[in-house]
Amino acid sequence: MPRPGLSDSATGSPLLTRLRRLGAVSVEAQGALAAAITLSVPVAARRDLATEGGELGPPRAIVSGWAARMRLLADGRRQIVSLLLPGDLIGVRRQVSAISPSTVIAITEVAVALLPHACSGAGLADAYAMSSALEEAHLLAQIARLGRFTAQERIADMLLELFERLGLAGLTDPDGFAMPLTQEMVADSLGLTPVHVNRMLQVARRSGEIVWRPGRVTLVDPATLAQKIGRSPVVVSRAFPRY
Amino acid sequence: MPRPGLSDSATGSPLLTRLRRLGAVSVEAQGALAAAITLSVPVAARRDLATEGGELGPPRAIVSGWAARMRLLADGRRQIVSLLLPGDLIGVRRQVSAISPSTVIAITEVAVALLPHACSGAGLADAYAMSSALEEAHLLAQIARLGRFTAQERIADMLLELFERLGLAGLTDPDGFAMPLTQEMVADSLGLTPVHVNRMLQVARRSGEIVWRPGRVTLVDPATLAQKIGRSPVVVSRAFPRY
DNA sequence: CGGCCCGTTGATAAAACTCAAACGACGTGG
DNA sequence: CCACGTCGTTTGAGTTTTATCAACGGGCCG
Repeated sequence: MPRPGLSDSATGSPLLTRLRRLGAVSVEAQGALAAAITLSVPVAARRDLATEGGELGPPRAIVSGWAARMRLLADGRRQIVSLLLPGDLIGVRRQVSAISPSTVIAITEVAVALLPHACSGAGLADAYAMSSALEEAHLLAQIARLGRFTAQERIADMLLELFERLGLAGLTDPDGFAMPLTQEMVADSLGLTPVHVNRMLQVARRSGEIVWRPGRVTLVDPATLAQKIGRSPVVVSRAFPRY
Repeated sequence: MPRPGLSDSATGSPLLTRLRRLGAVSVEAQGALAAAITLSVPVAARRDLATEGGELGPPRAIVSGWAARMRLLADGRRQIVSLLLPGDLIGVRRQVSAISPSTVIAITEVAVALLPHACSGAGLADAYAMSSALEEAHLLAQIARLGRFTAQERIADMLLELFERLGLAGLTDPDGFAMPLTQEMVADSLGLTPVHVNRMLQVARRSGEIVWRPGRVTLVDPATLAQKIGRSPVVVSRAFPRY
C-alpha cells in the first residue's frame, strides 16, 4: 500500500522510482534514500563530477539533471561513453584505492546525492547490483551501436534507449521526453560529426519517425521504430521482467 | 618467498599470475585457485560459453585460450564487445536471476574453471573487484576506439591493449605475443570490414610498426607506437600501480 | 587431388567528414 | 529599445574514409 509522497506514479523522486523498480527495496531503505535525496547537492552545468585518473569518490546517484561520462583524447576529440540520467548511480563498483576510468561532466544542472550504504536497508544491495548490471548492458549496447550501426540506426537506437531508461525513472510522456542534449553532444555520443547528426535527424524527421524540437523529443511510434532497427529492450534479470 | 610451482615468472597458470598481480592473494586463496584450475574443463573452439539472454551461470575464469563476448544483430552483422584472454573472469558481477547480456564464444580451444567463492581466501574479493574494474575500463576504451579512432588507430590501440593485458597474465614475449585472431575477428572487434583491416595492416606493416605473421604479432616499438596514438596504459587503482 | 579457410588485390560505390558560411533564438550591454 | 555576440542549428560543395563486390592465391587437411 503506497504511502503519500512515495507513490510510484509521479510524485516520487526519479531515483526512488528507479531503484524501487529495480529491486524490492524495503521501507527503511526507502527512508534512507529519501533522506539522502533531501541532502543532495547541486552541481552547475559543465562542472566535473569526476575526473579521469582522479579519485573515484564515494558512491553517488544522480537525483535530477543529466550528466555524461566521457573520454577526452589528446587532440581534442572526445567520446561520450555513457549518459547519466536521473536515478543513475555513480561509482557503485569500487575497489581499493579506486580511480575513475572516465571524466563525468554535468550536462544540465545536476543534483547529486550520496548513496546510502547497501546495508542500510533490505533490498538496497539488490537494487544497486541490478542498476550496475543495467549500466553494463548499456555499455555493451553502446559498443554494438558504434561498431555496427549506421548513423541513422545509431540515432534511433539511442533515442529509444533514452526513452526506455527515462521511462524506468518515471520521466517520460507517452510519446516522448525532455531532451537537454545538443546535436553536438549526440554526435560525441554516437561517434559522428554534428553536421552528420543534423542531416540524419532531418531524414528521420522527414520520414515521420522522430520529431526533435530543441528541448524535446517525440517518438511517433516507438514500437515500430524499435522493430525497424532490430532493437529489443534491455533485460538483465528474470526477477524483474520489465528490466 | 615463492614456492615451487607457484612462481610468478613462467610456470604459474595465467589465471594465478594475473590475480596475484591484481591483489594480495593469500596462500589459501592461491590454493583454492590452483585446485579450481586442475578441475577446469575444456571447451572446443566455436562453442558457446554463454548465450545472450540465457542464464549467466556461475562465476568462471578463462584458464587458457581466447574467447569473445559478442553481440549478434538480426541481419547477420556482429560486433565483438570484448575479448576474454587467459586469466580473465566471466560473470563475476552477478545479481539475482542474472541473464547474460552477451554471447560468449570460444575462439580457440579454451579451458574454463569455476571460480572459488570470494570468501575462500583473503584477497580474492579484492582481486575479483580489480579484475572487474579493469574489464570495465577496457569496455570504455573499446567505446572510445570505435567512436573516435581511425581504422589505423583502432588496430594499433587494440594490439597494444592485447600486449598489455597478456603481459599482465605473463603471456607476452618482450616484443610480441601469440595471436589466434583472424583478420575477420579483428574486424568484428573494431567495427570494420575484413578487407579494410587487411589494408590498414599492410600500411602499418610497411611503416614498420607492426609485424603480423599469422599466429603471431610483433610490436616493433610499443612505447613509440603508444605515444603516436596517444595511448596510456589502463590504470584502475593506486594500490597496484602497474594496473 | 580437391575443398576450404584465410589472406590478398582491384575496381567501384556509399557513408561520413571537412570546411565554410548563414540563420534564428536568446541574452547582454549600451 | 536596439545593437551585438554567442550558441545551436542548418545548408552547400568537395574530399576522405570505409564498405561492397568479386576474384585470386596459398596453405592445410581430408
